[in-house]
Parts: sequence; C-alpha cells; structure tokens
Amino acid sequence: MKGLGELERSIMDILWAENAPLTAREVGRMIEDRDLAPTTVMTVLDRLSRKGFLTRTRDGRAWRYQPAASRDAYVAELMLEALDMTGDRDAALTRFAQAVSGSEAEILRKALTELEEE
Amino acid sequence: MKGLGELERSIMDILWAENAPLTAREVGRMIEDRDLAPTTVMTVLDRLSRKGFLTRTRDGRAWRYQPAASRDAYVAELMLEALDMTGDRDAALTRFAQAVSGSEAEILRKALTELEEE
DNA sequence: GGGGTAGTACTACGTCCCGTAGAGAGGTAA
DNA sequence: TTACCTCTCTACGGGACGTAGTACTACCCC
Repeated sequence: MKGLGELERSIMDILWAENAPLTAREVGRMIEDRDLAPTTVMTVLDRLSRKGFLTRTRDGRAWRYQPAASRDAYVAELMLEALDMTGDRDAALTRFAQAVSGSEAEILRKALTELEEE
Repeated sequence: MKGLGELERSIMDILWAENAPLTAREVGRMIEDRDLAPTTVMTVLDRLSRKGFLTRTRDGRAWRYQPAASRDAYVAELMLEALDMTGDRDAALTRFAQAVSGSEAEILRKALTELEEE
C-alpha cells in the first residue's frame, strides 16, 4: 500500500468523516482554510482514486468520491504493514503492547477476548 | 519520524541483524548482491545517522555505525504512529486485534497480561 | 618515501512522489 | 450567447532517495 501525502490525508479525513460521497466542489468547500484552486482538489481526488483509496461514481457531469475502506481499516493495515517489516513479529508485538497506554491496552484486551470467544 | 527508502531499509536490516557497530566498508561487503559503489553506502549511512536512525563513533579514521534503536522499537513506533492517525483509536485497535493472526493474538494477549500483573 | 588503499566530506544528477495549478473542451443555465 | 461548472490533460517546483564521482587526507608496504 502506498502512503499518503499531507493534502491527500486531509482530503481523506474529510471523506472519512462524511458518510455521503462528496463531489470535488464539496470537498473543496470544506478545506477553504487552505485556499486551493478547484483543480488542485480534483487532481488529488483523482490521484487518490487511482491509488485505490477512493471509489467514484457519476452524478451528472460530476464525480462523487467516497473512501474505498474505512479509516480504521486503513490504520489497521498500516499497523500490519509495519509489523511485516520486522523479522521477529513477536518481539515487536510485545513491545507494542507495552507501549500502548493503559486504557488502550484495555481495549486491545477486550477485543482479543471477544475474538477468543468466537 | 521519517520513513525509510528501500536501500536505507536494507542497510538498517544489516545493522539491526548485527550486534556490533559496523564500518561503511563492512556494510558494503554485506550487500554485495547490489554491487554498489562504496561512496553510495557511505552516503546512505550518513543520511541515516543524520535522520537519527544510526549513531556513529570513531574507529581510527573510520566511523562505526550502529542503530539508535532496536528494530522492534522502530516497528512499534511505526505502529503507534499509524494509530495516531485515526480519530477513533479504539476502533482502529479493535480492528487491528481482529486482523492479527491467531498465534499473534496469543502473543499480544500474553504481553498484555504481563503488563497487568506489574 | 612514494604509490596504492582506505576513508572522509562535499557535491551532483536522475527519478519519483506530491502539492499546486493552468489550459482546453464540453455541457448548462440564464 | 455568455458565463459558469466540471472534467481531463499537462506541467512545474521541491524534497526524498538511489546512486556515484571528486578531491583530500592518512596509513601501510616495499
């Protein structure tokens, strides 16, 4: 999986936060703080769909974009990818477990317990 | 934290695998499959230490390089960094827990249990 | 002590990714 | 018709990275 640039991530964040598929114009209106040219937004949306992060469907002449996967799925995949980098997955996982904060350790524990029960 | 390129990662892998600090020449001899110029190896080692991945100490006229952190620590940090990207850490963690394989879930569980006991 | 060798620092070039955007074409509405 | 919206295509500049040459210094062997 390829990574995301800063603007790409901002745009993904907008689309992840929204439930409905958005047009380039709509996305552009939601980043107004950056004062980007409309074509800039379009270009980035296009690149993101080319990279597989977005799917798009026609709406009249415009495209509507929406994330191909949830942010959680993306984050989990990034984490797995990092994990794949190591020769010793167990050591890395152990270290990771030690590094998460207490409340998060709790979340993990719960998720793992539920897994076990299935 | 910045990411690593492909050659950079190969070189980090060599240094992570080795216990002793290595010189550029020694590293170069261990990547012979790629037939790199000696200066290439030096340049990359230099960049890696500039980025904080390596520390180096003098050995005569040569530098000896060694990782600033273990690979496990690096991987764990990458995972945490991915986790930081999400607004909903719990959801991402849950998904991650579901995504790891059974044996790895076991490792995580154990690590978390040990944490709890401390 | 002079030449090869090893090592360093500095500089450089090509490529790819990404942020950014303009140009041009083709609909659409007033 | 005119103004506008949206698309696609093309492009440029910066930064990271793979790759390496050059120039300089220090050391070893004959």
